[in-house]
Amino acid sequence: MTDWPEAWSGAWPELRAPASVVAPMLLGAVLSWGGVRLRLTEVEAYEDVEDPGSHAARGRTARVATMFDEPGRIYCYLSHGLHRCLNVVAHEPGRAGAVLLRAGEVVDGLDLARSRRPGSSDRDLARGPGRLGAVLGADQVTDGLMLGRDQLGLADPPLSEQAISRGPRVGLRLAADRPWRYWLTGERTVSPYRRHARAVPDPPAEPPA
DNA sequence: CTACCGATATTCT
DNA sequence: GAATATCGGTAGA
Repeated sequence: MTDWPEAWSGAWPELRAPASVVAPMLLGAVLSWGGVRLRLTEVEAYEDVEDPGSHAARGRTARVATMFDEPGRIYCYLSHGLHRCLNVVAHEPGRAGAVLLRAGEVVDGLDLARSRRPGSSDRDLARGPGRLGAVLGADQVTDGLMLGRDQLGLADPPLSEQAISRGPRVGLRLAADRPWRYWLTGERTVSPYRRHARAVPDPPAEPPA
C-alpha cells in the first residue's frame, strides 16, 4: 500500500471532498454491510488539523491511520471500550477526514439485525452509532476495508435542501458547535441529541475580513 | 428531561 | 500511570 494520493484508484470520486461537504450527500444512501441493508438517516463530519473534535486533529496514529487513507474506506474504531462505530473516509487529496454513520433505518436483513440486538425495537436497531455498528456486525477487521460500489448507493436523485437538517455534533468536548451533524428532517430513526457534559464553545469560525 | 455508570483501547504525561 | 472517549442502558425527577 502507498501513501500517495496520486496513486489512489479514485473508486469514489464523490468522496474526494471535505467530510463536511460529503456528509449530507450520504443521507438517504443505502449501505449494504454484514448481511443488512440500511438507509442512512443521520451522519456527522470529522475533518483533520483544523477540526479539534476529530480523531485526526493531532495527526496520524495507529488508530486513526484509516482516516488518512483512501476515500471510500471504512474507518471503524472502538468507542468507550465497547462500541464499534463506522465511518466512511472522505477528504480532499493529501488530507484526512471521515463521516460518522450515526443512525439508519434497516430496510433488509431485519431478522439478522434483530438477532444482533436482542430486545431492541425495530426503530432503535440502528438509532445511534454504536447500535448501527452492532447491527451491521462491525468488528476489529472491519477497519480499513474498501466499500464496493455495490455496497453504497447514494441517493438518486439527490435529496432537497429542505429534507436535510443540521446542527451541533454529539458527545464532543471540543468543537461540538461546528454544525456538522446532518439528519433527515422528521425521521424517527434519528438519535436524540446529547451534548457533552463539559462541551466548550467553538471559537468564531471566520473573522470578517 | 437529566444524571450516572459500565467498560476498556488509546493517547497523553 | 492517568485521563480520555464520535456511547448506550438505566434510574430517577
